[in-house]
This record gives sequence, structure tokens and C-alpha cells, in this order.
Amino acid sequence: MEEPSGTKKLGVRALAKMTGYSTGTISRVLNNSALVNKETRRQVLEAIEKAGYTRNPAARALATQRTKTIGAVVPTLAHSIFARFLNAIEQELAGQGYALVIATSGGDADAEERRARELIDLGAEGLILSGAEHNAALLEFLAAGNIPAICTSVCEGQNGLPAIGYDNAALGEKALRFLVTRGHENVCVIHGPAENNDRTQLRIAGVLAGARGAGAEIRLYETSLDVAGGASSAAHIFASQPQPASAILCLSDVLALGVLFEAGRHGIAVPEDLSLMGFDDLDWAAHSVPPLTTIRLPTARMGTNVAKALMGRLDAAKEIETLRLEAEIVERESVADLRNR
Amino acid sequence: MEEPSGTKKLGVRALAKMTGYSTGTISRVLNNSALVNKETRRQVLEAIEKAGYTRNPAARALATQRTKTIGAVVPTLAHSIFARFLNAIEQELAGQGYALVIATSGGDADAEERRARELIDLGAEGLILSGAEHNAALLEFLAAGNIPAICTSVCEGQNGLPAIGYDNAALGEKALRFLVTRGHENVCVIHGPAENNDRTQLRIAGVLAGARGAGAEIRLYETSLDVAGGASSAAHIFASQPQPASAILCLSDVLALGVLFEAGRHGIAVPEDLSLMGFDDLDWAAHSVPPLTTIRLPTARMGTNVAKALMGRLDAAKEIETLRLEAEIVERESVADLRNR
DNA sequence: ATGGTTATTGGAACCGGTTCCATAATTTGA
DNA sequence: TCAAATTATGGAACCGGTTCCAATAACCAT
Repeated sequence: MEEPSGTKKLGVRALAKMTGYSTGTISRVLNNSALVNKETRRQVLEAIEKAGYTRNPAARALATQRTKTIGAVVPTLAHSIFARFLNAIEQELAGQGYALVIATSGGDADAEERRARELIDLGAEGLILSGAEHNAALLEFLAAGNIPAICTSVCEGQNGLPAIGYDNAALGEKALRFLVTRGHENVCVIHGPAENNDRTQLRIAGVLAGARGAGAEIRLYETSLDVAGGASSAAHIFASQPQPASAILCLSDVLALGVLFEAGRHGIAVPEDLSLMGFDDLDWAAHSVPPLTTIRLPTARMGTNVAKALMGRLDAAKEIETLRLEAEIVERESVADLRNR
Repeated sequence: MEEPSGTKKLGVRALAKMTGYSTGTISRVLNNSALVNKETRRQVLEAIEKAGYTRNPAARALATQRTKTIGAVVPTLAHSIFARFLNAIEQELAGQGYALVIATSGGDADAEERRARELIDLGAEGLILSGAEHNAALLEFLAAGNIPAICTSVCEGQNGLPAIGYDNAALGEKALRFLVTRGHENVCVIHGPAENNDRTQLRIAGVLAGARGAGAEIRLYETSLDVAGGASSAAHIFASQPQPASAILCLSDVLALGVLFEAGRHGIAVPEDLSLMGFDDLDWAAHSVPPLTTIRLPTARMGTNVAKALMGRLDAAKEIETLRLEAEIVERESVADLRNR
């Protein structure tokens, strides 16, 4: 019905018949092999063009044992931090003819396992995972199939899995200590759901350690990871009398945006009345009022490195090495220096 | 080296030998065929489990002529609007065992064509494109290969391609007319790069038509599509004396966020001194100060529909029908009603 | 008991490039 | 001029599931 003229799908064999060459030669042309006569190549290419031939990816993959596809399982695409990450990965992979297949887990380990298996079953040769914690079945599956995989956004893998990312605990501590150096000894910490999210857990652990080490007092507030969550936590904090803290540390910039808005709504000036610090350095952080002091996560660099490592493993059997990327505090204007008062 | 014991990769044939059944039966078990004896199935599954067998996706794809993979080419993943869209698509596809492969074009038509070809060459069975305008080579390629494709974010395809999205021109006009009904007859319109972006062009055209129809005066400002762009355009506008308009319409919420910040920086109150309207209804829009009046694009619904349409075409040869989704103005508090003054 | 199901299973052909080995043609070297 | 390279090309085997058709066995009703 699609091809009224009895035209079977044409493959290399048909092409071979048409041009008078063999399937081997056709294939060599298709793969830019050096050992094909110029004129031959020209003729074959012409025939390919004229016949509108496109090669069958599945057959190619079967014969070469390569799909040139790598899979990524992230909690969600709805947060721009992941989108930025995947964007970088995709850019890097595309340059080498690789494709990126994505799946979302919603942050659930069992869902992650399921999705990972599906990606492999659909042809992914390697996997990019978020965080260090994965369920046992997944780890076993990866080991049994000798499937290359990388934990990201963390700097330490689980069960021997390599990781490429940053040290969440160290950064949490760094952030808290930064606030302390600015004279804030009482800070409220707002974070997203910690359950099923080892990165958040690590950040919290770091903050706790920092507070202990620097002799600061902190209060933890857990909320949904969105602007609404930040705003409602802030409202809650503002309602406390007396003000429990001189600064709020948000373990994600989205939360900080919510706090910023809520402060505006209450007539609380940042940083005069309250200091605010974020985590991520999203697009808007440099332009808010006031510009947000935050920790710039090396999202793009992480993506690039992850892609490179995976391709190196697949193309050259190079072992993937755990990599810890540095992240810097970007000091802007949302944190007041209390020592100058 | 990877398998010290001379274990060849085991396939259905090896499994057949192990269990004493034939490859056909193994395959039937693998595919949950009904015509396999219960006991047989149990034995085979046990063997599969014990041997740690995983089927070869490429071979399967070759034999079935299905890859269960669909590709999407978007301008970028860095804007949350696309991420939200893809998130919805991925959710829907995953439910039916499909995988989503993504590629970014940077908004360039030639790059889009290249990436689309790569996706197909890597196994995608159908394509999701952004916008209605695509280069001739791509259109021809799709037609020649009879490749299912959908234009998204627009409500009218090109060259017979089906589209699933919203009417950008109508929405632009609707937004402008809304401002006019609130008494704004002089509005500044800020938008992202119009070149290579038919959706932006359509919105502008709609705004223009609305202004003409409603007798309003508008000024267009083109800038980069990010918070910084919105802020700098706003700064530019604020610098004009006298103020050229009573309202600013941003053709993307990101721009509106920039304007909001810049207004704050200049002590300009929204909506008292200046009204502001956006486009997209991003996460934060409901929580900003003031909450942003904007147009809610049905991004998620669009994604779901696109996925369904493509799967229907692939699984059941159902033609893909162009679909226009409605989008509503979400009236919040950033637009003042001048008629009450 | 007999012709005719129904339930299972075997097995080979097939999907469509790729690649290795053999063959042939042309060139280089001494 | 003859052997040794070097360059092109043919062609078959192969990658590993899937599927269709034939075959066997067990079962049923007449």
C-alpha cells in the first residue's frame, strides 16, 4: 500500500545488483573505507542518491555489535538543572555520532532500575545515572552485563561504580562556613525532599558538619523542590517570632527564588534584613534583586566529562575514572557581612 | 579478557541447547507468547535467569523491523519549556515501551536536518520537530523515507506535515487584546530572537495584528531569550523619557522575570507603575511578586498528544492528525486595570 | 477405532549490513 | 623480465532473534 510499484525495500544487495558491484563494495562506500576506487565510490554514491537508499540501523548494529547509543536516567526533566546537564551531554555525544536516550525515574530507585533495564533492552550501550544510591538489582544487572555506567552529581560511586560530579557534603559545609565567616551564626536551611535523594542528604550532612565545626546553629526545613516550596518555607520562617536566623541557606536555587519572592511579599529586605544563599547558580541568579550569592555547580562540565568518559570506554575500552569537579561560591549581593556592623 | 572462561556470548541458540528446547520456543517465551507450555516456560525462564541472558536489541530490531524508538529534535534543552515538553513525551512513551532519543539543533534549520538524519540513522522510527519551518532537504528526506514526523508548538504543519500545538499568532493577538481591555493602549513587547524561530515570528505577527485591530500602539524589543535579555530590554525601556508605555508584554516568561527584577532595581512597582504580562506560565509565575499574569501554554498536554499520535501511527498505522490545543490567559496580579482609575 | 481437532515444539529461512578471505589487476623493485 | 607488493573487488559467512510452516502428540466426538 505504501509502495504501489512492487518495489521491495532496497538494501545493499539491490544496490549491488544495480551498480554491478558487490555488497562488500557497497558497504565499504557506506563506511568511507579507504580501499575503494574513486570512480567506483562515485558511481555507488550516485546510485544510493538516486535510489534514495538509507541503511538499516538495526542490521548495522547487529553486524557491528555497536548501537552508538547511550542512555541516561534522571529523576526528572522538569528541573532545569538536569536539562542543562543533559544538554551538555547531548552536545558532546552528538559530535561523535552518538545518540542520547533519556528516561526519568521520578527519583524512585525501583523505577530507576526498571527504566535502566528498558534502555539497555532498547539498545543503550552505556548508562548515566543520577546520584550514588541505586538498588541492588540494578547494580547486579550492570555488573552481570558488564555495562558501563556512571554515577553523576556525586563524587563517589557505589559498589565500585565510577562517579563524575562534585562533593555535595563538602559543598554543603563550604556554604555554611561561608555564611559563618560573614557573621551568620544562626541560619535556616531549606531543602527539597531528602528521601530517595542522596545528593540532598549529603548536602544536609555537610551543612550539619559545618555547623558543628563552626559553632553555628541551624534549623532544617524540608519542602517540595520548587518555587512554591521555597516560598511556603519562607512564610513559615517569617511567621516565627522572634526571627530565628539572620540568614537562609537554600540547597537549590529554585527554593531561593521562592524565598526571595516571599521576602518581597513581606517587605523583608535582602540582604539588609535577611541574607540568602542558594545552590546551583541558575540562569536568573546573576540578575535577581539582589543578585544571588550561590554555589555554581559545574553542570555543563560534568555533562561533557561524563560523555567523554563513556565514549572512551566504549570506543577505546578505557576505564572510566571517578572524577571530582570543583564548585565555587559565586559571591554576589544577597549575603550581608554582619561583621561590618 | 572480559570473559576469562571461554564463555561466548550466549544467545537463543545456546539457551536452546541448554534447555533442550528449540530457538523458536525460547523466542516464544521471551515474547510471552501464549502458545508455550507452562512447565516449558518455567524451565526456560529459569535457564535465562541462571545464565544471565539478555537479548540482543539489534537482532530483535532487525527481525521485527521495529526499534520502538522515537526521536525529538528541539532547539535546546536549556529552556525549561522544552524540558517540560520532553518530560511529558517521555512519560507517555515509556508507558508503551518506547524510548525517546533527543537531539538539539540550536534553532538552526540545517543543523536540525543533520540531527534528524542522524536520529533516523541511529534507529528512530518517528520524529518530533519544533516549529513549522524546516529546510527543504529535511522535508524531502521525511517524505522519501515515509518517516512519521510531527511539527510541535505550532498548529499548522509545513508541506503536509501534521502539527500538534497551539496557535501562536492567535495567542499573541489574544494577549495584546487582553492588555487593551485593561486600558493599556501603549505597550512594549519584548521577544527573543525572531530569526530562525517561526513561533516567535508568529507571536509577533499576532501581536501586531491585535494592535492594529484594537487601535493600540506597540514597540518591539528583540533580545536574547534569557533573564539577562529581559532585564536589559527593561533597562533600555526604563531609560526612555517619557515612559513609552503603560505595560510590557513579554513573549516568554523568562524575559518577564528579567523585567520584574529590573523593575525592582529601578524602584518601579508592578503593576502600579507598570503592568507586565508573560507567556508560558513557568513554575515561578504563580509565586512572583506580584504573581504574573501570563498565557499558560499546554506544554504537557502537547507532549502527551504528540507521543500518542506517533505511537498510533507506528503501532496501528493511524494517520497523525493536526491538533490545535487551546491556551488560556492566567490572570494574576501583574496587570493593572487602567479603566478603574 | 477413525477422522479431525487442539496444544506444543522443532527448525530453517530470514532480516540487511559488515567483514574476512580469496582472487584479480596493476604497480613497484631489482 | 619476474617476483613481490599494493590496490580493488567479489562473495560467503555471520551477527542473534523472530516467525512461519511442518510435525508430533494428546485429545475428542462420533
